[in-house]
Order: sequence, then structure tokens, then C-alpha cells
Amino acid sequence: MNIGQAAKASGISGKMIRYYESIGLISPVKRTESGYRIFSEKDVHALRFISRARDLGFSVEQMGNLLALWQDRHRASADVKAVAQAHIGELDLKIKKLQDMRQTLEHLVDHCHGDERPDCPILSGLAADNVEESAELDVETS
Amino acid sequence: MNIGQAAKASGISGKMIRYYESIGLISPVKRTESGYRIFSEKDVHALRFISRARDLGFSVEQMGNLLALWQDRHRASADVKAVAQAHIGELDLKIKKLQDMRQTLEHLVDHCHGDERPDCPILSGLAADNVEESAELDVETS
DNA sequence: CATAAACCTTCCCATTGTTGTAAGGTCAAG
DNA sequence: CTTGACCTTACAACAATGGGAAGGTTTATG
Repeated sequence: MNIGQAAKASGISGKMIRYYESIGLISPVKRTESGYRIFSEKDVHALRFISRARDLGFSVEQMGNLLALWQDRHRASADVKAVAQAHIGELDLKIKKLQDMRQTLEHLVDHCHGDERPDCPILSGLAADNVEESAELDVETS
Repeated sequence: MNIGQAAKASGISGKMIRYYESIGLISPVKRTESGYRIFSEKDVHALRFISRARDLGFSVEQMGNLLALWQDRHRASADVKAVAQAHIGELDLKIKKLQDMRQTLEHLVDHCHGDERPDCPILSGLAADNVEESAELDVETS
């Protein structure tokens, strides 16, 4: 199988496949005499694994860990669970951060009349240089 | 005011201040004869504005828009509101995406016993190559 | 005054993950 | 045997930030 076909079959672009190979996430695949990469079903299988992990927001490093665990027949499922749970924790942090941003911004938007007049609490909120005004920007100063 | 002091006062590193200047987000500030940047209160005010917008997750490009609106005394507050609301929309998308990931991952984690045994639904879920198994990965195929 | 510490300057490199492009080699079909 | 569709490597770019080198300036101290 060519890299193009492997790309289609796995959902990872040829570019990225080469990149993953170059950084050692996947081991180098076989080559034809002329240098073309040849992908086996097993290779594509691994690529699909990566594709799924990537869709779940795992970093390349984390995918490396997962791949290693995947390929290790004797690992304990607890190890895998730990990686996954750590990642859930990271996702939670990101979600929380975005939600905080969202809430602050919405608060500002709610107070902006949004008409022709130039007066706008959103900009004043962003421009606030003292604690009183800028307090409006704090979501939860916990 | 030096760049170091401006950095402290605004919460933006000196590195980033220079960067923002280099890409034109802020206009070049005055210099001493020997080439040191001198920041006025107004300059620092703008930097603080940027710092807040950045904390709210605005991209450099969006911050450029906001800055322009901020400095335009005659803009309609509706214009600002539109930018802010568009950004809320973006935040919502990101949040949704992360929540979807989180839920899928949690689903997998819930089904992993997490003990010594090597059998692990998380890895099988990631490795699924057919629709039946991979359906477990879909959160809401709406 | 001399020297050292603490600044500042520009320039380049690394990061993460991905895409684009250029220059060239190969393969299959007509 | 040419054309087009593939493949190869290598390099640059993106966003936003940090790190460091090499060198100039200012300030504080002996």
C-alpha cells in the first residue's frame, strides 16, 4: 500500500505520516527498491489507532505512550487507565479555563447595549487599569 | 519607562512586547538616543488592554481589531459587541469539542477495570477498525 | 574613575502539529 | 515516449512564546 492509500485508509495525511515516522512515533515502514514506502495492514492499523487518539486530543507524546502500551501484550490495564485519566484531567483544566473566559466575556457582552453609541463596557472592561473596574473581569477569584 | 518596567506594569513579557511591536499589533514606541525603548503611560495602558484580551483567549488578530475599536472614539458599541460575540462562539466550539472528547474518553475509562490484567477497553476502543467497535467512540452522532 | 551587575538591543533557534511548496524521481496509462 | 499522477526529501511558514548568544548601556559600588 502506498502512502496515499494509507493516508486515506487511516485518516492521517501523508505529510503527517512522514512526520510521525520522522519523530519516531511510528517505526520506519518498508520501502520499495525505489524508495516508496509500503504500508502493511498492521501499519495502517497503528495509524488508525493514532488517528483516534489524536481525535481525542492526545498529544504526540501521549500517543507514543499509548502506542507502547497498546503494543505491549502484558501491560496492566491500570497503566492505560492512568494515562487516560490524566488526560481527562488535562481536558477538564482546558474546559474550565475556556468556560471561565466565556463567562467573563459574556458578562461584558451582556452589559454592552450594542447600538450606534460609542460607549461600550466591553472595551472599558478590557481597558480597566484599576482594581475596582478590573474586578469585573474576574470570574471567580477563588 | 524601560521595557522591563513596562513588562511588569502590563503583565506582558519584554519578549512579547517586542514581538507585538514587530508584527505591528502595537506601534513602535519612542527610543532613547542609544536605542532603548521608552514606554509612556499610554503605551502601558494599551499593553494592559492587550494583556486582558489575551487572558480572554483573543488571538493576536482579534486583539488588533479590538485595539482599533478601542482607539476609535466613534465606533459603534455594536461593532465591539459583534467581535466579542463571535469570540464567544469560538469559545463555545472549543468547549464543545473538548467536552465531547472528555465524554468519549470517560466512557472508555469507565469500562476499563484498571487492574493487573492486560485486557483494556480503552486500547481496544482506540484500535477499533470496524464500525461496530468504533461506534463506541462516537459520542453523539447527531 | 573603574569595574561589575543589571539592564537593554537585535538575531536566531526551539517548541507543537500541520500545511505548503519546490525540485526531483517513479510508475502506469495511453 | 510522453503525460499525469503519484512518490521522495528538504525547507519554510503559521501562532505565540521562551531561550540564548553577542554585544551595547546604564547604574551602583568599591
